[in-house]
Amino acid sequence: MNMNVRKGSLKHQIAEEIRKAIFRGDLKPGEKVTELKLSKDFEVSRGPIREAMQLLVMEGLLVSTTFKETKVANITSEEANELLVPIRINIETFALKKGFPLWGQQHFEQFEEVLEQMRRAANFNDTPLFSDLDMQFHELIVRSSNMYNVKSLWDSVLNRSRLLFIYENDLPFDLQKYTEFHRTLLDSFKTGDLDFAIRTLKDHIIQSNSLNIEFPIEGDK
Amino acid sequence: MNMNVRKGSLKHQIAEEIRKAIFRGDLKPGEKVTELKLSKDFEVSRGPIREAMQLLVMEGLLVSTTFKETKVANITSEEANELLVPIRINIETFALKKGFPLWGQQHFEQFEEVLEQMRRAANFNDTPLFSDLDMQFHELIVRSSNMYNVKSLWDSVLNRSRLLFIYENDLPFDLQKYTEFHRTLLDSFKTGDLDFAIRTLKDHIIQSNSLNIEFPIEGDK
DNA sequence: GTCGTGTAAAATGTTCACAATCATTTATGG
DNA sequence: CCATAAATGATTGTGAACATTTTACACGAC
Repeated sequence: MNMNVRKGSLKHQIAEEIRKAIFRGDLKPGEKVTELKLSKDFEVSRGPIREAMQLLVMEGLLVSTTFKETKVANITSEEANELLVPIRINIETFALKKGFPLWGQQHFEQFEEVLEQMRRAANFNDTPLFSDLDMQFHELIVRSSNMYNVKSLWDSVLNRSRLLFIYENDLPFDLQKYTEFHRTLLDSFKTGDLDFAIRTLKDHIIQSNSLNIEFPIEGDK
Repeated sequence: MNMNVRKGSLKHQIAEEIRKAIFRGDLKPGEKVTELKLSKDFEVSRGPIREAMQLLVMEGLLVSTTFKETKVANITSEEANELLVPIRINIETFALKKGFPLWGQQHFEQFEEVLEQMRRAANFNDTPLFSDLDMQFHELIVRSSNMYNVKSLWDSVLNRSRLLFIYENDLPFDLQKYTEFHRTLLDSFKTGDLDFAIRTLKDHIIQSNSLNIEFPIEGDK
């Protein structure tokens, strides 16, 4: 187990590593995952591995069948666009409503910091990193609500959504454009107008999620 | 471990028992739950208990602090009404859209069966049982979509919602009225008009969830 | 050649033993 | 008597062995 930082328990560290492996594409949707292999890879016993895997099952990143097997999950663009995106909008606008009035100088600096890193990642065309930063940006909104259920549900929804973006790492994402989207969003926050911020956030999420659909998707009507 | 039926692995059976204990009010929100006590109660080792508890943590029914303690979760009516209800509507209407066209005679019979049991539970004024049947009714909608993510997310959202109803078991719930709500909903399904069914479902969820709010809630504007 | 059966191997489920951590109590010094 | 530190107990985290279930494959019957 060669993890530089020690944050939280083993199962959380391992769960995070597996998440990364999935989003990097090292583990592909449908691929079988066994406890033994992971426990050898990470050099820890099966206990924490099992619990980490169970976390990911609940998050929707793995699918398991009792006594049979556990595989990396898959998601259809139908589920992502018609189910997950609307839920994401619910959660994030709710969080925005609750957190917005409390934001101060410090909070806006955190947004700017993430945005700056996005700009750098965009220049290096580092899509995986950019994807993480995108998530961090929205996490700042979600966490500001200070409500456990909000964060917990959001994690689950967002991780599932991200499954859709795995294979497309080599597609020509326009990261500059994505960065601009976040710039616009942050500017709307800075006006101090909550209703305007909410409308912009909705548009932003819809825009961001339809960016990678420039061609007709199978099964769409 | 005195469980009559053997369905699934121990952790799932135990998780279900703990869920019931919470919704029955045997375990109250804020109450501390330890692995050792549960493992003695259920007469199994701590392994499956840990995993069952982790399931419930992800569902939002328990809250755990690393190396410290695990307690039964709590929820505010604010979160329930402004966050969970809208998400529930998203999920169930999506499921309805996907499943509705496939429903046949058999599916409607299942609805009728649950409805009949609700009538009986209402006559006996058995609120906990009624609550279970309410869930079963909506689960029929959710499952008919045949999508894993839908069921998984819905479970999580619904369990959290139900936390709000625990203390109020002794309040005068009008179970007859609830039964009628479901009758009306089922009738709307039987018209075969999807849009009408969706509208009725939305109203039904809103109605059902505001029934127990007959007085102004703190913090509401 | 195909089907079924039985056995071995692999994977998961369960248990128990031990380590690490936190909260509380108990000494100990001022 | 109070404050601080060491010791204790309770609880959770981790590792390793055992039990159960599934899967794969070889073997033999038809």
